[in-house]
Amino acid sequence: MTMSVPARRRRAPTIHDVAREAGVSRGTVSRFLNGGHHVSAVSARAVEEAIRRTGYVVNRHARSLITGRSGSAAFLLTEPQEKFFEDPNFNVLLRGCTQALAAHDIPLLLMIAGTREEQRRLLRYVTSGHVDGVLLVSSHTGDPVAEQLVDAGVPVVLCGKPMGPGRMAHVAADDRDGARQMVRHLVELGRRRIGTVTGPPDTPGGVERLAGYREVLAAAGLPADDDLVETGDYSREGGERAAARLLARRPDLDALFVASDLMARGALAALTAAGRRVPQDVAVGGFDDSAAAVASRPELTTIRQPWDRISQEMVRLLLTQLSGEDTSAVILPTELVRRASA
Amino acid sequence: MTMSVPARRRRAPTIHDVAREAGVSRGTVSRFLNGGHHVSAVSARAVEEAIRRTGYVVNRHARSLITGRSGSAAFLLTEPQEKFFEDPNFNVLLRGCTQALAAHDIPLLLMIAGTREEQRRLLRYVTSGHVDGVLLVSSHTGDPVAEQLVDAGVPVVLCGKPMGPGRMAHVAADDRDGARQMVRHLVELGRRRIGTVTGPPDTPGGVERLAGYREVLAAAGLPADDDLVETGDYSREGGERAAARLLARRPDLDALFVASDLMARGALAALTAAGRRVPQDVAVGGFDDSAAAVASRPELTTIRQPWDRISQEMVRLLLTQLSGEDTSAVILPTELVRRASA
DNA sequence: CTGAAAGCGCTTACAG
DNA sequence: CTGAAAGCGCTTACAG
Repeated sequence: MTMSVPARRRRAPTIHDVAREAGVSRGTVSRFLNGGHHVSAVSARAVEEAIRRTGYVVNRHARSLITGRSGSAAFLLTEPQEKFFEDPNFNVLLRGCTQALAAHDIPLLLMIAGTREEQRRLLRYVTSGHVDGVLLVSSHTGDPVAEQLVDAGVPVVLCGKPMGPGRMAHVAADDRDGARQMVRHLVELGRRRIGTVTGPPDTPGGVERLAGYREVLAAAGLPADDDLVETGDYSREGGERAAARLLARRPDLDALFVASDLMARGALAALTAAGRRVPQDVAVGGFDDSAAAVASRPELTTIRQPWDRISQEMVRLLLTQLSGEDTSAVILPTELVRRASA
Repeated sequence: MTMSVPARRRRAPTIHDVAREAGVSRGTVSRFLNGGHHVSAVSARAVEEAIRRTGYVVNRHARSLITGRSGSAAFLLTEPQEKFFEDPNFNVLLRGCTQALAAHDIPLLLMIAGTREEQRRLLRYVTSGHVDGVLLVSSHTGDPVAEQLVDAGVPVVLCGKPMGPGRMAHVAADDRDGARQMVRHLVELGRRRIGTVTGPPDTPGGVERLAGYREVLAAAGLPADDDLVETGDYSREGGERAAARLLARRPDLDALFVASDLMARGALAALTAAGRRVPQDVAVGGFDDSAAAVASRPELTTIRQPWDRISQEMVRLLLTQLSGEDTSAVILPTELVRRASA
């Protein structure tokens, strides 16, 4: 079936071949390649032709050696791989970042470094110049990797608010206000005994969403007893267990604010198992507006995180840093999405 | 909190600095770096010291420019991202390959190219030398990307048997024999009306596992009517729908061989919804022995794919190709794992 | 075992 | 606008 011998790469054409073919100098070819400034229309056309005829592709190693740039960026996850696979938000974020960078012709490498050993390798890899910058995603912050990268002079943009000291470039949704919107909605529904399943206390989402919940209850003059609060781990199972504990302690609950859609699905299972109807007996609000929200039965009322804009802003901040400027932070608004569960 | 000004990268130390510091030539330093052959113990020690003192790290762009090697490999997925996230097998495979390559100090880049546009970019990226070889995963074969990479002279190893013509290096589990083992098991359980949910007909698993099923039924003298066969798409939902159709058509089914664990979980849901008990009324066998198998209720009897060995072999074949040798294929045995569902 | 030298393919001031 | 030239940091025969 194979018609021709596969074209084993012989000597690949270089800029020199193109120059000879086009009848110009290598300098001119290079200038054409790098934006075409100071190249006459005639030369440009000749070079263009020559590139096509020779099948020339730039040797990125040679280019990188001079420019000190690799021309690519990393999407780094400093969590165990499972996390990544389970959470639908990562999916959306990764796709968004890939597309935003593609518009600048910068490929995005996905790197996962959950273990210490992987993180050591990663650091070596990045600092040895394979990548110009890093988009870092990890829910648990105070992440040592972030610090180490920044210390090594690598441009880094975080997804989510950093919890440690020091200012790091980051993009995040307004967690606290999102929580406020949701709990306010539950209150307006007439609910009075509103529990919450939070994220881990060492994550910004865990802290901020709980704070927003408390603010609204206080403002509404509703009880915010500690036994209305349970901690989850952003996993579906964790949400189910947390909701079950809550329900055992407070069978009189009439609403539940769950700090992620995935956990909310778990909570739904716990409620169903306990014979509660949603939303009639217990109204349930999630957070994220991820794929999990619409896959759920009933569909989840939730808080939309603007993932598209988050990824766009992350890329923008990274590019800014690459061009040598200092960057700061961007906080994006969240929005209540009403569906069936509350 | 920050004690010192972050060490902004000034001029990084080069091999030249190390040579001067160690009192040897750059050639000697380079030889030390590349295996230490033809370097006296004394020189070696001096270089070692100098490297530590200067904090030297090799500039990989310069090295790559000469060797023509990037020193890294890609784990490429030519499917929509969702696929990747849903299927627990990918997770295991990715981790296995990463570790096997790490032992050779080769970082693995995860690249996802589901759309045509992404595949174009990818091809440019890989052929421009960013990566020395590709581990390619895609269930639907006859994948044009694989052919294109091979044509461009890029070392490629496939996971799974290629369906197209031409010989491509690949590693796969023995799908057909796995199916035989499972169906034989169902027959030995005394089941006589055994249905199957297959994978897509354009995937090797879809074809081979169905073939194994048919072989055993024929050998056992059992009916293998077409109405006992439904096609799934390897997703949980697909499995659920397929099983429901099967059940509607053949309410007398007493066993079901489902070509993936994920689909088997869907099938379980369909059976439960139809009021069937598993395994009493209908015995269910899966395929993969993925995380889904033990997460399921009841736990799935299934066919174990040796993912660890598969990833090890994929890496071995890739390294072989990188060293210039031709490679062929490796087929690994599968194994029946008995749990509760059959 | 080791140094001097050539060269990998490209970019970028520097003169014109 | 354009060419000649220097140089990025490394590896690798080639002589010794």
